[in-house]
Amino acid sequence: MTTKKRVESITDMDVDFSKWYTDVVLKAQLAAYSGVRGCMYIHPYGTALWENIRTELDIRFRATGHENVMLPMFIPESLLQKEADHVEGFAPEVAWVTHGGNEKLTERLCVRPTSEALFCDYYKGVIHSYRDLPKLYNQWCSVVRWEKTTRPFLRTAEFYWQEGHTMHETAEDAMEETERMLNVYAEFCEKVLAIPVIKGRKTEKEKFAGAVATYTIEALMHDGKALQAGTSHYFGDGFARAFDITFTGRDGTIKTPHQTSWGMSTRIIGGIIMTHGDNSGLVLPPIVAPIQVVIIPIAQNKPDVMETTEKIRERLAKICRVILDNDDANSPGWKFSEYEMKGVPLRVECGPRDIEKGTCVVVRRDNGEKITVNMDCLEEQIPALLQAVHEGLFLKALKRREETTGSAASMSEMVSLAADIKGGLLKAMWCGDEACEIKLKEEAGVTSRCIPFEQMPISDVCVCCGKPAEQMLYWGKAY
RNA sequence: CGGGGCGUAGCGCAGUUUGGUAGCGCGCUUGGUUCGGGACCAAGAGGCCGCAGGUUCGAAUCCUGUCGCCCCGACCA
Repeated sequence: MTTKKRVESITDMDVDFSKWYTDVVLKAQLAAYSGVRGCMYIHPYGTALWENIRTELDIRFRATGHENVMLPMFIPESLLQKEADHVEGFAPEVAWVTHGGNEKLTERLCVRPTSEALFCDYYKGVIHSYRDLPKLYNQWCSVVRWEKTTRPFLRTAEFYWQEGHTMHETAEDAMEETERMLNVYAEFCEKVLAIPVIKGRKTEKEKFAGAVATYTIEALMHDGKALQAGTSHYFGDGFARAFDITFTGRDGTIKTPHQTSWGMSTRIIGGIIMTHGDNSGLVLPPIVAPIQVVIIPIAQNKPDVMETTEKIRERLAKICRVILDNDDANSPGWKFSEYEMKGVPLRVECGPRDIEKGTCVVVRRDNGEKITVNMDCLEEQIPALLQAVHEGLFLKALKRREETTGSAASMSEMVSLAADIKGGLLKAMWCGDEACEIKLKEEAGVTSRCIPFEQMPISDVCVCCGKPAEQMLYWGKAY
């Protein structure tokens, strides 16, 4: 008598969403905890996912005229302090380097939490004339923020990202850039990651430290919380003045350039997990999935099965990222679960029965559908099915967001709707007064997510104070 | 920063109340049989019980200190 082997399972997301999330990160082999609090070891699979995201974004950055640069990871304290709001916003979560070897530094160095100060210092030296503008630079790097509470990908002490920093001749140009990059992010999320997003502006309270205006794309997660998936900031000339950056204009007078910055981080991986994942694990959008198709041979002791699956692999390798798992240490059933956990969009099964009929079985990760495909049609069918998975994921996520978005006309309605943890986003009118924003946080536990570009007024008075209101905001609980 | 939980084999845990020299499951290695939803048999390797002190003939177990991790809050662009 033997005890049945216990399946290594993932906590059900309805039982404990946080545990589910952590299980997926660890068991899908994305990342592991390191010995340093809040810092991760990112496995090859997680790294490959980030690299694919990075490649897709980089293509879009270059297509809009941007160039990559690399700036130092250390910021002298005096440099960080040049812009008051900025330093005030970041000081509490900065890591400091105080020694070089055994010697104490004369000025301590901040490990970059973001690189506005460095870019400004850099731009000061390279911008002299209107002919030098615009400067459209981007940097891929990691930054450090000493967060008190950390979670893999969502909030880590060290995280990887890109930060675009641009300088423009006029405020209009800079505003245009801010919007352009927000649109790049939104298009990327929807077309590449299959994550529907809401574009809008942050309130004064929620905006970036030092910015004139912060724009955001907000996505809804499986547990009803919102995630800021990307941001784009308009700085005006505040930083440029603080750092004394000037150029000679077309009319020969000294002018100050206008600036933007925009970023997307490994946090988006958390967004992918919480948008598409299910109780069997990760579900990856096909365009960035490190493995798009896994081929699993059935009955590996049969030479014709091994030959056929290898031939399928060779054919598919020309059109997608494919692997053949012919490791005979694991059963087919084990492999099914394994690759479901890792979120591989398509699985191709091929065994003796298929070979007899000249077919194979393709299984979709997004909905579990099994499709019998003629062996000769793989080159047409696989790309079409990858596309179908992408669309399926996007529509499912969009439907869920629409079904869980509510609107509140009164404070009591706001409180009761917000109390439902699965409630998703809430639409409500706002007068523009920060006091109302604070009150909504205190009484309903929600923060303003964004002032959407697409306005749909639901009344003409503020949900909180009852005074006239023109703006409709999305409210919710946020990551 | 407040509340809670946990550090024993790679992972998950038992053993701690009542001190006696470490065990289970999974995984791993080797050989064989299997293979259409986490297969099975056999043999094997693997641990200064988080760290530092103390009590004791003897400490995973008792005492003191310390470090770290996880969860929930608060905080956070």
